[in-house]
Amino acid sequence: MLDINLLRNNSKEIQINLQKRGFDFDVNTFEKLDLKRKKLQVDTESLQEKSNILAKEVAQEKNKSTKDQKLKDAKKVSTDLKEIKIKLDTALEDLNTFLLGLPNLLSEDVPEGKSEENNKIIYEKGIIPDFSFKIKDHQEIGELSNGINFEESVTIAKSRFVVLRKEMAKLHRALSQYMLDTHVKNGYEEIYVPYLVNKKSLEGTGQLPKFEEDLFKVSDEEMYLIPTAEVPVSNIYRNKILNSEELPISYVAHTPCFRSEAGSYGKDTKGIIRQHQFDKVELVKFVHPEDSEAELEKLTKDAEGILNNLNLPYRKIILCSGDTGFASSKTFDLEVWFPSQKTYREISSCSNFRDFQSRRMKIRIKQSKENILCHTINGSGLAIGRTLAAILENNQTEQGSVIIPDVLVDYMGGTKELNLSR
RNA sequence: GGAGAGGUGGCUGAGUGGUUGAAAGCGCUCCCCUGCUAAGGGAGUAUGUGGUAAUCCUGCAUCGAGGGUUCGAAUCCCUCCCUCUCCGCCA
Repeated sequence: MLDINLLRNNSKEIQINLQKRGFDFDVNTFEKLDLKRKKLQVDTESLQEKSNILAKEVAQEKNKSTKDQKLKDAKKVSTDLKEIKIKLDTALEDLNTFLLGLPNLLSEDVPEGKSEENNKIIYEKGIIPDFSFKIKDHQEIGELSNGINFEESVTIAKSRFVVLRKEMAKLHRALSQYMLDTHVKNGYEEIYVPYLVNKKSLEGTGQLPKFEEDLFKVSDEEMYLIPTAEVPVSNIYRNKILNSEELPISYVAHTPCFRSEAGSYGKDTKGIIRQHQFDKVELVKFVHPEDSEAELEKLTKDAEGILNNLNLPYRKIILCSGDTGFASSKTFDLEVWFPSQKTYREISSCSNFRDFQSRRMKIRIKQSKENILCHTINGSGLAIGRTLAAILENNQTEQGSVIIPDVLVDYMGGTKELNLSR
């Protein structure tokens, strides 16, 4: 959510900023809604004041006939108040709905562009493997030893789910353990959170009310499966006031993520790149506004560290205005090389939300004069399934084996190479 | 799931219809005093949102959440959520 005072006083600049996303901020509608709200609010409150005064006078009045008169007046005011309150509630709700639909303002340094084609590469790292044999994609490699199985998952659930077996299940586990351990060493606190969340939490981080179709809802309960750990972890401090000495607060959580992937029919149908359920290790920070830019760089570096240590070739990009997510002011994506696709694919998305989420969640920092909103930052460190797939593809050998990255060998019980021929 | 008891400010805790946004204590901040320390005295100390561009000033709201009764609700009624105790069930 954006600062309403900014909307009132700098509507033109906001319109220009949001235009870069391709979002049309309708100043006229906003001003109408706000004006309506203002009139009703002022009227309601002055009527309420009148009612409060009368109520006190009724209590103190000794004279019977004046008391009766005041009681009569008070009753009238009370009835009027009820009516106008209903109108005010509607006006407030309309305004709020409008505000919740506005995306975050973009940082100055976000490059302009319409779609992902205009994202800017910051740098590429690692060596793209040069295979002298016909390579397999990760699904084919996984199926060599029935380590990745899609038939069973369809039986159990439906498409876009997967069953991992034996060494693949173990590698999957090893990755999450390794990532968690590494981030904890880098100063993040490990945290375990609910995988089902309420509406308010999703509204807090920005998934609701706009993107309900991307979520899995648990019927009967007003609960949703989390699309990312960002939701439960960020909402830990909803409605809380933090002390500035305890900042920055850094958390790392490993959770499954559930996404309906509405509108992505036909995309990435092969392999485990796009699933309804996938695991992710997520980094979340609560920081002082002054530090958020630097903290985003740090968090991105921490995510990159995993790719470096796994020796996976990747690149860092900054998303252009049209591709930056609804709640984000600036996003770096880390993309890992997929030899079978001869392209880089997103494996981490690191964003600075500035005060957009904390305004929705009401997360403040205690200050001597006036409390201020904190800034939130998060990013994947990393998506487990895609990391697994990238290792399989980049580390495959002609013999049909996969070399385990050094840092994972201990986590794999000493195994240095997966021999997958049956 | 059944029976009972509760949810009040940073914390403890009073308050069962009318200057109670809320006593008291603790904590915290500032000041005074005491040559250090300990103790003592005084003042202050919630959040949100309006009227304002803003200090000041001031209105309104908030005693788990949402409704209702009433001129007036922390206090009465209803629904929901949560916590605790006992029983049942379960990993």
